[in-house]
Amino acid sequence: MEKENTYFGVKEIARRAKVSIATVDRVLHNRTGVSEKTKKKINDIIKELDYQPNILASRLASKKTINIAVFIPRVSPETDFWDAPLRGIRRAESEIKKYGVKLNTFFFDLNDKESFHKQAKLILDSGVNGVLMAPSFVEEATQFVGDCHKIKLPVTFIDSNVPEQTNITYIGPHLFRSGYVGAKLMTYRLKSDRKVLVVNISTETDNYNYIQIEEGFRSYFRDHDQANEIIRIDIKDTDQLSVAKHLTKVIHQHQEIEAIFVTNSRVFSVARFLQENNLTNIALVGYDFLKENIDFLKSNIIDFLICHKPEEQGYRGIMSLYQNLVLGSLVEKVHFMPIDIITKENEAFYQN
Amino acid sequence: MEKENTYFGVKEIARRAKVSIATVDRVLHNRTGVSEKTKKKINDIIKELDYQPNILASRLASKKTINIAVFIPRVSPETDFWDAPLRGIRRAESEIKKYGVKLNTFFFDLNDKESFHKQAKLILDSGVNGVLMAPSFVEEATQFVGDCHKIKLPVTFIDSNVPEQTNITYIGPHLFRSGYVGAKLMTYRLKSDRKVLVVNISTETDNYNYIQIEEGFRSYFRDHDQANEIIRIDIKDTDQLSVAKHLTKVIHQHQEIEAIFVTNSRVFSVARFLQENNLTNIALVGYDFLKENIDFLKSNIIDFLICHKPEEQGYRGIMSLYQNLVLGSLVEKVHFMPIDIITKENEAFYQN
DNA sequence: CTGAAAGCGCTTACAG
DNA sequence: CTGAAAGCGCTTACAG
Repeated sequence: MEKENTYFGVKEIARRAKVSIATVDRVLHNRTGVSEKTKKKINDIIKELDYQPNILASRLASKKTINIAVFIPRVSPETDFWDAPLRGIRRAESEIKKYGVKLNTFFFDLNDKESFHKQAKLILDSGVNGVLMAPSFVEEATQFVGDCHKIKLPVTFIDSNVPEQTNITYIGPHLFRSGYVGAKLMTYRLKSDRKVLVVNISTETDNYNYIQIEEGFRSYFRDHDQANEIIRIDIKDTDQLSVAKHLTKVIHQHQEIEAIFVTNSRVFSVARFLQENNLTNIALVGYDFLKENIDFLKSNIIDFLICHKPEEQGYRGIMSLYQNLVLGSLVEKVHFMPIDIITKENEAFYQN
Repeated sequence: MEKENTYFGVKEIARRAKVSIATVDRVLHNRTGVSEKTKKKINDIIKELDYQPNILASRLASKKTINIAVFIPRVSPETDFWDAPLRGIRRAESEIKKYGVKLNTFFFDLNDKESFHKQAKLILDSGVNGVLMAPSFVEEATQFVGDCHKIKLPVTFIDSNVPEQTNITYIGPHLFRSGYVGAKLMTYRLKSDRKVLVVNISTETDNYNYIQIEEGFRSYFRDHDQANEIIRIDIKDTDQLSVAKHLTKVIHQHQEIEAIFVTNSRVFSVARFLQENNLTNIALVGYDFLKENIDFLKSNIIDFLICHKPEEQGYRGIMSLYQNLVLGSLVEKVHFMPIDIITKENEAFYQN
């Protein structure tokens, strides 16, 4: 039951180099104030012994805090989707703050790219040790990750991914598959000669999520030889009035629309429109476990909600950065979340 | 940059209870030799302060080793598939043995259920703190996991999963999807009026893997309205002679067989048969990055190999148990590995 | 039944 | 440029 003592620590290095462990520590951390000669001697011994620091001891002794930047959208009055990841983030924080981990939140406004830029700059100057972020603006996020990479700042994405990013960890849904599932759900209420409407409500309509989700959605129809025509509209102004206006128009143009798929959590505005206009015969599928969405699910306006455990994404995101930073342990490149299907029948038991 | 000292440790508990930290430690670990009175007093304070132990410090101070049982098939002369997970396991071991983690290997024989039983018993009596295993024998594994659960032994599965097991972690492929991918690859060389043969070479033909893989495989054909007839054979004796005999018979019966899918790494014996009988026009898809398989891939007998990074499965399996045991950190219930596609063209660059 | 002291492998002031 | 000493929050003999 005894620990084998085949491992050499700073003590042994110090003994061999005939210096104190403080000097060994200085060399280990590239601190100044060590003569080139002793530095070389110590480095040689470090190599010879293949010294591996004990990170547990290091963390315990260190007074330094590990700072993680949390870089996600601010909860807006329109949708409180981002509440859930934040809850998970806070839960992780409370579990690991005793190990000296501190979170700094940097919120940006989904309707304002400039706010993203500003916060990104703040993060780069803040001296944090890692970043948990939602790459809502693809181009901007890509550039930011590049900047982080230059100063060796590990980055973890949640909620959505960005194509061809190396050196990051992604925790979120397989977006394409998620859209595929959406289409599958859609077909439960779809007749073969009717049209399907894909609605994309977002300031950032070219967002990678939405493109991936829509491709998955369309792909299902192709794979299963569903001949339904798929129409799509982008709604850049996310307020209810704008949504109503766009929907009125498209439904007028295409009388045969029998089902609507909304690519994000704003499905409730479509639901509201359908309710107000008594268009309750149209099937509706969308995203996320928001209170408003659940209400429409209960009143049969929304047929299905898809959800990717946003709270757990936040929790895992922080934990994964913590493990990476503190324990130097394996970095998982991609962790796909489940694609959960929520209906009126099972919503009461859903775990975010 | 300073650590906030809002956390109470054993010292504070001892101060409040007016005892020494040794006594606090005794209570914390339910050790004997503490009067009921002081025990109660200390426990009350622990509750009041909502004391959370610092696991980093605990590990550092402890002389106790964490023992993990590695319960996987022995590498057989027939196939060295299990070499790869073992390599990953050893790599993980060398990374974490400095933190007092020790691995005990318990190999069983894939052709001998009794050997599984024997080793399972040994593990349960060995006092290990966690188990990494391959549930090759479904029923036996299920029972073993039940026994582990009783003594609160965490278990992680690699390579294949077992249905309806709670309280375990699974690290391996999405078997159904893997079969689906296999079918997709198959179709590249398949004409619509020909037959497909599914070959299952294993002592344990009712193994959950194979059933799932085959279901995924068949599912692809259904989803894509491929009308090809799918024939299947089980080969329980895994030697080359037996394989040749079975294949001769089935190919004689069904002249139109144009493609063969082997549900595990033993695809090389089918390849050997095809080569020896000059049946090289038959497409062949199977599993795993074994030297023999790669040779047949190079000589165009095997068209595709599917691989699920077995080495990484072993590595991750150990690391996940370590994190669970040492750090009490999040237990991930399922981690799906990638379904890698290996061809003659890319095999040289494959990372197991 | 209880406590004082040493120690795990590091880091951090502080002194020189 | 270098070292002695205290300390991180625990665990472990050992002594009484």
